[in-house]
Amino acid sequence: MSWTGPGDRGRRGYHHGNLREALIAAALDLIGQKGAAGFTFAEAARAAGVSAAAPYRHFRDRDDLMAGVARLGFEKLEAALTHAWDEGRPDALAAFERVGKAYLAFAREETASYAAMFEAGVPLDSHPELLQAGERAFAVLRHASDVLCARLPKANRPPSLMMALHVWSMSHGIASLFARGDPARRKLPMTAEDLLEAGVLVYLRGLGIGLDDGAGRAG
Amino acid sequence: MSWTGPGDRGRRGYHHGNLREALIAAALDLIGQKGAAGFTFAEAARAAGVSAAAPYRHFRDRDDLMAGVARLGFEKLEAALTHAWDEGRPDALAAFERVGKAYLAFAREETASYAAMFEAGVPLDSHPELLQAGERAFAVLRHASDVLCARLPKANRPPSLMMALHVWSMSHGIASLFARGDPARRKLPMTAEDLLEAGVLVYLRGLGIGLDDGAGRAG
DNA sequence: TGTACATCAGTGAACGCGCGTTCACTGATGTAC
DNA sequence: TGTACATCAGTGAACGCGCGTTCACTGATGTAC
Repeated sequence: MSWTGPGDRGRRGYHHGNLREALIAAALDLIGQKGAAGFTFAEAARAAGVSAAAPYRHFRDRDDLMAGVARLGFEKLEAALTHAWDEGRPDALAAFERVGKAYLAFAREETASYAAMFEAGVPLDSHPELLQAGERAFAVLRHASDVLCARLPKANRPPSLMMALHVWSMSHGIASLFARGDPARRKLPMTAEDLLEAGVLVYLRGLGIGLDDGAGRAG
Repeated sequence: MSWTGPGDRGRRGYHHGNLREALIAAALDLIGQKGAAGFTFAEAARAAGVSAAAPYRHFRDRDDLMAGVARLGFEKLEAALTHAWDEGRPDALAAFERVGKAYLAFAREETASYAAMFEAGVPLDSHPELLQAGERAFAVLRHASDVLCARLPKANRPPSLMMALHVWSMSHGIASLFARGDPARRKLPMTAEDLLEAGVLVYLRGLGIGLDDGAGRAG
């Protein structure tokens, strides 16, 4: 990895080359070590091997850098969920469960990104591009819900937006409370993944989407 | 309210009287204004009308004060949930839904407490009394789940701990994503309360607990 | 009831530190001709 | 191909500021006798 250092073509001396990316990577690293509260603009600059004034060429202030970190996080999350969904293969239900697990895996492995995205308190109204990145990630889940719902008879088909919101909420709740890497989390008598899988299955059964009704396995 | 000022018997000059509580209240106030990251030990002291050295008589450091704030928050949450449950009156299902709404109301109204409890990153292993306070609050939900489960026939009775964890996770997820007062939250096409109520009803139906099976309304 | 004393909970001055931010500057890069 | 120049992305010194923390201290309180 050369993110925090010079680019592939080597440090070019005076000009860093890709300082913006390096600062984001440095911030991510610091957040991972000390939490979202415990990183400073100056420290990120130092970690990127650059003077304290340099970041101002790329970010308005600390919040702006945090927003950059969060945005990248949403993009990574979107990619992870898309990959997990895998166009609904081999069947919609299995793929749906995989999406949930990918969410937990992201929270566990990309702790720093996750903190920047959900706990750093970046105001969404002053960073609209961040909101949009979040919505693109949500859209993956939304689409998966659509596919699952579409297989139910029209009469008792639930609104797929609601379903997506419920599943996102449960996933996010479990991730926040139990699946984080840091010591502020609670212990569970089971894995977070099992808890989520069971919860989603119960929820889907409540909607009328079960293992045996042909809706899931028909794909 | 005289929390941030002198006690009921008036400021006694040299001795504050209840500085510990005043510092917690001041911290709560500052967190409410600037978020969990944006308050300092010194500022809390100033807000409590006391020198910067005084807090050290009551708290080891900033984290210790934050833990005090969070602990008080869990105690308030426990009280709110207990009040909402109201011993399962008039029936368990209605009371259960009320508990969920009380959780959201708490997140919305006690934004500062909520942030200290869940987003400040206080390490639970160095503050066991905080963990315990959290567990006492959870126990209310746990008990409510017990009561609901007990009304199902033994054969298909779900584990009430699992049920409580699922409902807590969904409540917390919705609260974190949508029901907070600050501008970092997303907009919803419905109220957070409606979203949670619908989600819990679907979930309970998935467990076999419905409006019409006599389990809820039998109380 | 009065006095002496231990303890407690504050003061306020002092310190070093690192942060955020500005500023004139300068080295590197790209391009027009 | 060479030169002049505009632009870009850095430097590094400087500044004021507020924070965390320590220290000897002192005013208030409670209590033993």
